[in-house]
Amino acid sequence: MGEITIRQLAETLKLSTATVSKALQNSHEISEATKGRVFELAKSLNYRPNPFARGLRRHKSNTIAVILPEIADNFFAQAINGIEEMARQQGYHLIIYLSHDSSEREAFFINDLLGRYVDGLLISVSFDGIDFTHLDEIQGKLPTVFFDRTYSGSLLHVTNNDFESAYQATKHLFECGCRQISFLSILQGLEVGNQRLQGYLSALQDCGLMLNPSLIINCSNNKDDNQAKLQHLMKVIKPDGIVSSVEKLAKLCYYTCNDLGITIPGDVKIVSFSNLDSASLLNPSLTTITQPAYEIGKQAATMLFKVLKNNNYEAENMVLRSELIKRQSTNVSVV
Amino acid sequence: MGEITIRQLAETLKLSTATVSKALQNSHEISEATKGRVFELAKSLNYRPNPFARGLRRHKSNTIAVILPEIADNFFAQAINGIEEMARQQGYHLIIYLSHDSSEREAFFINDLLGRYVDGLLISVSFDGIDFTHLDEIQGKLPTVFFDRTYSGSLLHVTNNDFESAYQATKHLFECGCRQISFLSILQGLEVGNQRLQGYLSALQDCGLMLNPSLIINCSNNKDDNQAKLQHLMKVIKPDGIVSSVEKLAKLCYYTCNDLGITIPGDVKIVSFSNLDSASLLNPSLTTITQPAYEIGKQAATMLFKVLKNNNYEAENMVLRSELIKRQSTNVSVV
DNA sequence: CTGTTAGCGCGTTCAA
DNA sequence: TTGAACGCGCTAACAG
Repeated sequence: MGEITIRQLAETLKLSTATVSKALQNSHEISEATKGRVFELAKSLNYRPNPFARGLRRHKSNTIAVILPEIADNFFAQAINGIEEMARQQGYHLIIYLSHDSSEREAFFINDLLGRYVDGLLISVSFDGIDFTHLDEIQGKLPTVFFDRTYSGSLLHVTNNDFESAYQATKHLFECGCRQISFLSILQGLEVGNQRLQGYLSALQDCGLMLNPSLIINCSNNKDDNQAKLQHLMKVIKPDGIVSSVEKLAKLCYYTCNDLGITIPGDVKIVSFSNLDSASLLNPSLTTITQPAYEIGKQAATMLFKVLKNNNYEAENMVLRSELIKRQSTNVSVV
Repeated sequence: MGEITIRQLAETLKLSTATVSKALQNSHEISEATKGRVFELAKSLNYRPNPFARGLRRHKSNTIAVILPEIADNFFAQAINGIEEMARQQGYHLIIYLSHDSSEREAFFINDLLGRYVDGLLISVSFDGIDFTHLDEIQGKLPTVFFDRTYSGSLLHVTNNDFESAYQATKHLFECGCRQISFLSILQGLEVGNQRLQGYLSALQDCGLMLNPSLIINCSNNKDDNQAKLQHLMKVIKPDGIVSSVEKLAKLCYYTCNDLGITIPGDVKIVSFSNLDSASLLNPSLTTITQPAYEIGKQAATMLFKVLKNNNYEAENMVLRSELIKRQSTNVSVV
């Protein structure tokens, strides 16, 4: 029936509910003999403790929440995979919220979470955030690990070597002969966006290239807006190389180049942060900085479970390495 | 603090907990004046009802579960988007489980769910299932809507016109001049797999083509295995057209053709069921049967909420239409 | 319209 | 080693 309670077990076994409860928790106060009887009956009746009653007593749900900007993005989808894997291993459930890059929604979800429904939170911050008070607030009240998209106030986080990756990508373009290298920026208010931009700037300097501000395109989440900016970039500024800080902007570049009859990598070479698994099937195949998304999710979850277990809140930062995979969009022929 | 209880509200307002509880639920038994006072205080203290206590009383969690084979697949990612949208609108939470196409895991999750933790379930059945008893079981005990991957015993489901789509795709290849059309089959035990196969077979017949059994490739979830089968297909059987019943097999075709120096669409034309949003950027761009994934998720969730609201279990089937988008992989030049 | 009481199922006293 | 009693916070039944 799935409706068996501790009381019922107790009655059929001629024991008190307290004894059964302790036995089920494998308490040392209970004799092996009774434990055996209890376990056996519980198993045979497929007893499942009522999670509400348990939560009410223990203030614990064995559930963690994940707040993501979006899910139809390979990075996040893979990250969830990693998170889910760990959660399952630890016997935790996973509640998912999609902020769609709205910090308003994010704040709404977080308020919800503060209703002590979940034991912990994994979050990749929404992009349009300027006001981080809800994030500041929750960190004090709920164990929270930030991954990929952290913010300046985050204590526990798992990130990438974004500075270095952007640096490498830019340098790679330079080595491929590019001298007018554009940077498609987004996530400007967040650490990850800033790191990538800084990496780009630093590489320009080391390559002895002058910074041309009009080569830095500040994109938003408005597709039409981005498209217009890219059109202008390609038609007027005409860079010979592009570093895209996000997958969807790279796709937009492809479309824009197609429209304008600009060839890749002939006229312009492109590198992008991306976890697209069909990157090598694109026309031309796309040179990517690929993040270890699954691993990031896994490590973030691991960090959270460690905190949940030890109840200690020491700030911790784990940095995983992304990989530059050279393909035809930067004129590197691949096997 | 997020720790305010109804009792505390009652004490400061000199009311009983029952009155406060009713007031918060906007019961008509309570005067507008008191309601006002209660709401005001509740809001100012940011009162949040304890979900455990509430669940314990009401046997309801305002949470639904989603069981999916995988998430790093555009179809499922988009479907979740649709589901999440509805859930949020209805004030429901979303718990996610990934079966990784293992019916064993699926059964484990379902057993978990039977612990009456969630109010309803949306599921897309795992592929390797032969034993559906856990699915039969849960339908009787928990409102369940199946989407895309249903099984023969499912009562409530949202699916596509798979037969027709596969038929159209096959006919499209025929009209492009293909006479040796191969079908990459998977999900054989499920309705969706069967429908697609039948559509293919029916089209062959209507086109006056003889059925050559060696053109039907039964794939599995083992990538190496599939690769070997495709290699054999392309080298020995040499079809001039392929209908792929799943996105990842189409990708594998692309890789295999690249390896073997077989050109698409010159030597072989390809159509695939796929929600890949970069299908048009592939080399060559891929002709797809694209499912309304977001809408499927949304409708499935809607159906579930309707059942939750009305408590009625009449079998219902909703069929949404997929779209055949012709591109270069079947030699159709696109703008 | 408001209050009293009881109990959802569990885990934790404290006493036996 | 076991059991009786209580309370987590909320809501439903019944009084007043």
